[in-house]
Amino acid sequence: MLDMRSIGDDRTTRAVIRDEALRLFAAHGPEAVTVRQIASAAGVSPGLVVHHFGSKDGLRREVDQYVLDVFEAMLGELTGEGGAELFDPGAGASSLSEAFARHLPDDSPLPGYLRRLLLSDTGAGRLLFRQLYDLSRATLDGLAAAGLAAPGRDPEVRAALLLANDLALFLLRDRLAEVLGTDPLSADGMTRWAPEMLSIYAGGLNAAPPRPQGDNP
Amino acid sequence: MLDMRSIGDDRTTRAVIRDEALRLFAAHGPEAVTVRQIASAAGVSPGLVVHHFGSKDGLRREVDQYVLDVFEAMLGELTGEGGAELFDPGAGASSLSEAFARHLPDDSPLPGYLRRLLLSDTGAGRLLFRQLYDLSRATLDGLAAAGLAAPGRDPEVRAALLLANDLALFLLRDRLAEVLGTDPLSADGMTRWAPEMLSIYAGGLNAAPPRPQGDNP
DNA sequence: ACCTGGACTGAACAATCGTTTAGCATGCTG
DNA sequence: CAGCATGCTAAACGATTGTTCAGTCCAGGT
Repeated sequence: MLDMRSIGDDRTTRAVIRDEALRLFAAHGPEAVTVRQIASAAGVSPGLVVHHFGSKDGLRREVDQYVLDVFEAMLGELTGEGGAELFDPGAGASSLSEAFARHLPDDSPLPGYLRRLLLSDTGAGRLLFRQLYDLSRATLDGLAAAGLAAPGRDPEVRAALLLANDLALFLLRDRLAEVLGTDPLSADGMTRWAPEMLSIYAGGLNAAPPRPQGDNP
Repeated sequence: MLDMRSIGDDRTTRAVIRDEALRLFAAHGPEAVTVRQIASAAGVSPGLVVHHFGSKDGLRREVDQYVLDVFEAMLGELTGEGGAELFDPGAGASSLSEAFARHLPDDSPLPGYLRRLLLSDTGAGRLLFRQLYDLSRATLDGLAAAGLAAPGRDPEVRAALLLANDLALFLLRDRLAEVLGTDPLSADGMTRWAPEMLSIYAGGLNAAPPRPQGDNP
């Protein structure tokens, strides 16, 4: 059989379809994307999409699961590094969003897809948020045990609040980039964003700004 | 002509169609809602929808504008009250989201529509976010002038951050309600949420929790 | 009383949707 | 070599989409 795929691409045709669907779903939403668009983007016939995934909804469910798997793998890698990175507000990674964005190429459709998933009112979205919430609670516990943060009067709410603040950066990324002129999840954006966030978390809105390197006290 | 509308409803048929479209768009997204569904919900024929609004997209644009107008009116009312409510973190309204939710009935489709609008990558969404950002900057200026908050090292970013945190409550409302067991925008939810938020803004993550009424110091 | 114009319907339009089917080519297995 | 499963396409299916059209109804102006 002649290989339909261009040389240097070792993905199966099935994987190509899934990846193109992922990209299109992330960009326009699953409901706005047609089977024919996916097939065309993958360079195959519409019938083959259904042949491989049963139906458009079957494809959507498989893409959901795929994204969840990739995300879980990244999460495991992150917490597996000793977890120190997530526990220390002074470390390089100051937020889940940043750590996540930093582990992905700039043009990855995954952030967009995750954004949709988180707000989509589906089982996959609920599961994802629940996992993130559990991680947020564990992180807050870790910070509290290390004396780096108080658990607050209502730790459940505090963990949810920290998670929501973190995800806001993720969900509103495009809008924030518009008004700030910088993508807050890029390397440049983070050097602006992180200090402000850490300053508030360290001492609230009235705290004196942390001195830049070499500043006077 | 016999009045098509049920007694006690003084809206024009055109307004009924717009309202039903608003409700359905907010619930399922404009792309997932058909003209026939809107017409059926409004108790009219599909042709009449097009007759009044030119096209489905014309209807969507008009609903966008309508929501923007309603929102702007509420915003004007809010800042018109002297603005004190928004400037004082200790006052009743501790966030834009809360003030907004409190001015609407519980079953209002407006929050859902605004959520979609903010993330929709349309002109209306961009305009809305820009207005909110301007308000956030003005509020931060006011707080700084009153000595209630420092403008931070990068006031633009700080205002964006405060806005994003505020909107996160709005965007993730359903997800937060799931994990917390309480709608964070309800009256009950706010009594849990606001103190945590204010505590962080007042003194950071390490601050001692503000004493509840009658507590020992 | 006549006319005009707008609200409104029911039926139909072409286009596009997700999906099905028949069939071709290929590679593996007995 | 025959047989069969698999990857895949081209064409067509019925359903549904947004939209159009012809025509009915009724209020208001002259």
